[in-house]
Amino acid sequence: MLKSAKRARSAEDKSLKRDLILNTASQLFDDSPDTLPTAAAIANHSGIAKGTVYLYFKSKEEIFLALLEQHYQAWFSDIRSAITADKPDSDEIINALCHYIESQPQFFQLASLSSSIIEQNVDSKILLEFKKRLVEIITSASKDLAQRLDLDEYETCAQLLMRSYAMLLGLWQVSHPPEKVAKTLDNPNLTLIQPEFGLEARDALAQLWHGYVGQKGAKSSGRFWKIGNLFAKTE
Amino acid sequence: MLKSAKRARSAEDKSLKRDLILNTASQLFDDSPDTLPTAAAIANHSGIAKGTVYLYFKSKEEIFLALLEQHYQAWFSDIRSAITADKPDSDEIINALCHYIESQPQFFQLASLSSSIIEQNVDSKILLEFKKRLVEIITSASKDLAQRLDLDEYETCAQLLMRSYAMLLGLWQVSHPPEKVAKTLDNPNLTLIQPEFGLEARDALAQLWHGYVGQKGAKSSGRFWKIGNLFAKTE
Amino acid sequence: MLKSAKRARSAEDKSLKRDLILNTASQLFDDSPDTLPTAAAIANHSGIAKGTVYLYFKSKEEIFLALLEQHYQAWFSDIRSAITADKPDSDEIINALCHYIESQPQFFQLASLSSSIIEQNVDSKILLEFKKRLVEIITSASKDLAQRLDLDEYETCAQLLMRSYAMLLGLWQVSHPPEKVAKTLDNPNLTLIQPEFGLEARDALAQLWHGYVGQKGAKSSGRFWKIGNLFAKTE
Amino acid sequence: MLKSAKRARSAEDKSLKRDLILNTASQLFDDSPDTLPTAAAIANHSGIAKGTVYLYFKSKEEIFLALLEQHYQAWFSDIRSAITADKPDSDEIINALCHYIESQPQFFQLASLSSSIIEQNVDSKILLEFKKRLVEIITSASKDLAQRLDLDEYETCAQLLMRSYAMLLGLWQVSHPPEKVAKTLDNPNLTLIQPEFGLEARDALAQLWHGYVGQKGAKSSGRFWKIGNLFAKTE
DNA sequence: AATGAATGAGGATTCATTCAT
DNA sequence: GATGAATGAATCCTCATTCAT
Repeated sequence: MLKSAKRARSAEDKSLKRDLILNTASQLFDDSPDTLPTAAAIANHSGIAKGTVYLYFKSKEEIFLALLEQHYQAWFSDIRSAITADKPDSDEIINALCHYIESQPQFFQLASLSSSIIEQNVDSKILLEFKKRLVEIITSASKDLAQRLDLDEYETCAQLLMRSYAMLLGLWQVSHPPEKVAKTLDNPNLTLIQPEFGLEARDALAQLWHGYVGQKGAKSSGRFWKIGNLFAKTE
Repeated sequence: MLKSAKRARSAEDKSLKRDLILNTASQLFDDSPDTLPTAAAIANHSGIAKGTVYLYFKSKEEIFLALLEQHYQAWFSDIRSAITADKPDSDEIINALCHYIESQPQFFQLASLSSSIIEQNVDSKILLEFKKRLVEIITSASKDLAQRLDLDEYETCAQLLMRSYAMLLGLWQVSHPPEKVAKTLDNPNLTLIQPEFGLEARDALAQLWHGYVGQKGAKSSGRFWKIGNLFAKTE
Repeated sequence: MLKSAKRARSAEDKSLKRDLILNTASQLFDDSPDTLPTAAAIANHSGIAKGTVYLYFKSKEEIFLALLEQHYQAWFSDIRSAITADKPDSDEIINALCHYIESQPQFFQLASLSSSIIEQNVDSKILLEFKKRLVEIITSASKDLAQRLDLDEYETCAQLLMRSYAMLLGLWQVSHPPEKVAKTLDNPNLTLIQPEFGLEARDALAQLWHGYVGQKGAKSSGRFWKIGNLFAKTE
Repeated sequence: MLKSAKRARSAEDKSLKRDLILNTASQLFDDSPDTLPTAAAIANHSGIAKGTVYLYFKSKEEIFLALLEQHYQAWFSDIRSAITADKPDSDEIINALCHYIESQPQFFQLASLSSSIIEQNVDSKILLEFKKRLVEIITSASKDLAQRLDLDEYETCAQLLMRSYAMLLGLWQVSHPPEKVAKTLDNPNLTLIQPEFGLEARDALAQLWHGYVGQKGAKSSGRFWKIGNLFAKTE
């Protein structure tokens, strides 16, 4: 419960306070990842008044949309790093795709609530802007990938990334039941429908990307495509 | 708002009332697919009392879990039909995978609420049983598929199906924003992150399955694998 | 804080519980007549749960609309008694008009909040029904009056009653400042704009009714119209 | 949304800014006449800061009390003009009483909120001063009227004016339901309790004034009292 | 004088579920 | 079996006002 005594007059101060709210919301959500924390809790744990929260965000859900966007940005940053690394291969990119999600479980926890809860309560205008920014990020990463693969058009790369995201999101939801029932379901018979996310994700992505290259042809260097190997490992 | 005054004495009567509740819940959910209808609404529109609903289901969410299970069963029934058809090929199976989802949008609408809302409020024991039955269904379908592909082990087929499900679930969520914002987001710039589900799903699955065969080798007859063609069409 | 243990199954029981809520609301409003009591307070002091209040009334304001209607009914009941009394004269009717308001200050306290607060938050349909019933009550009283005055048409009587109501409502608001400032304003210089309601009301009504008879002619017996005398008294 | 950056150094500047606030408040209230606009809205639309509003008015309601006072002043100015006109008669005065109210619906919209909302939140001292000034205005007008009627004492004239005000205020509230329900109530059966204000007001005032002259005798010239005629017209 | 960030009290209503009848 | 009256937890956001800058 931090106490930020002075008022945020400057743009920088404001940005700091905004971050304070975001950080508090992030922590509280981590504490109980199945529901969004209440506005009151966020205010209290931030050491500010409830009303103040609404000076920085128009609704509670907007806070978590902002949090989600931070994750998207960080995620794609990692992805682009992997793509534009010195001599990347598909394994490394797939690894980048999975690693951030694993190390920041909050990301997909939020993403899973996104369509059912968060987007419901966010102003359409805000949401539209959010999605436009998302498109840009994805487009940029896709272009990087296209360049790496020596492709003229980036559209199929964008598709590949979106499908990878969809696959990961689906796998996450399949493999992460609500915490309160997680124990009960920790049943060996259920590994099929409740796989260990990290392994399954890598393997599934490898398969998907393998399909991509199979269809797109061998235009790109064989050195890039290591996805077959990865698949082999888990077999 | 039906009025069924008589009591459900026999087992059949009970089953009928249970179905009545399920059907009512189904209709109401179709009417506003972004939230589960209230218990009161379900009771009213069924022509029964609120308390009666709880004689047949322990919680509201259990109703929708049952509904969801019906969908899973119907879906896998279709899938198995496609697999065990006279001379199936991958396109037909992929088509089966997609067709039911498209014709019964309620299915994935529910599935999307499953982890975030439904499973949260269902008794662990019930949920466990539900999931076990699910495993069986998937296993059976997987075995069918393995047999069709002339494989000794069905596990990778089960994985393939699960991954297909995950992919479809992710794509559904990506391509179906909450109704109230759907119009605002009907923006050509957003097609990347809001693709037309039917096309994208078929294409993505083809890719995934292509990857599968690529990795698993050509043990199965070449006639089965038409997925390359399908991909080619949309290219 | 009454405790009504059993459930209201019968219509009579329900009516009793409804009355309980109304009575509690009435008392609480008397305690602080400048604002409507909260729904929580009404529930607590009734010894019932908040939700129960909403089983009997769709909104808080509806409670007070019901209370207001009771007053209208009682008021017009008194008025009609005065009109149809053995040998009524105008003074007695005017007295009836004023007496109830004086003895039940809550009536006009509510009436004064009616247009600004209560009607704002009541469902249009409910409000319409309420007003229709009001029209009927007024019409009936008007017909009584017309009969007493030996008039063929009751419309001008209805008008007279409505104008009497309007006058009384206006005078009430003028003479009853919010409690918290009543003391400060208890100033001899302000008697003009803050007259003693009872006296002023009788006098003003006498004047209005005097104008009525002056315009409508002497069709009715001179014995009825004593309003001149009344006026003379306060002069 | 004007932008007046400079400070209000001189008394004139201050007065100008006060007027700016009043005008903005007036416009905003016209836009949604059932509730007082928020302090934030007034500030924004005035192009000044919220805090600045409170340099000129101690509370939001004080703004509207000031607005109301302006209306009272303008109204009585019109009334006195009518009274002191060359050869006024009662019809003309009654017309003056009604005309301003009709052309400035904001006046009585505010007056109707006065006792229930505005006076509640105004400092007692301010309110007292306000009311004293009101008394003076009314007194002056009353004296004008007494003079015109050749009466020695103005008190009964003051009473007549106050009663006229009360009647008009009551009629206004009766005939002006909250906007959001106005349509629903636009029902021919309700004309009795929802008369057209302008017609009803003139007629009712004529009746009241008729009663006045009936009681006060014919001291004043017959030429003044045309109210009988007016009534006849609408009969 | 002016600003505008911060405050925090304040309140109606919904709805899943239970249990007395 | 059926009912439906009763429960009461749960929570967001607005907005008048203040006061540090």
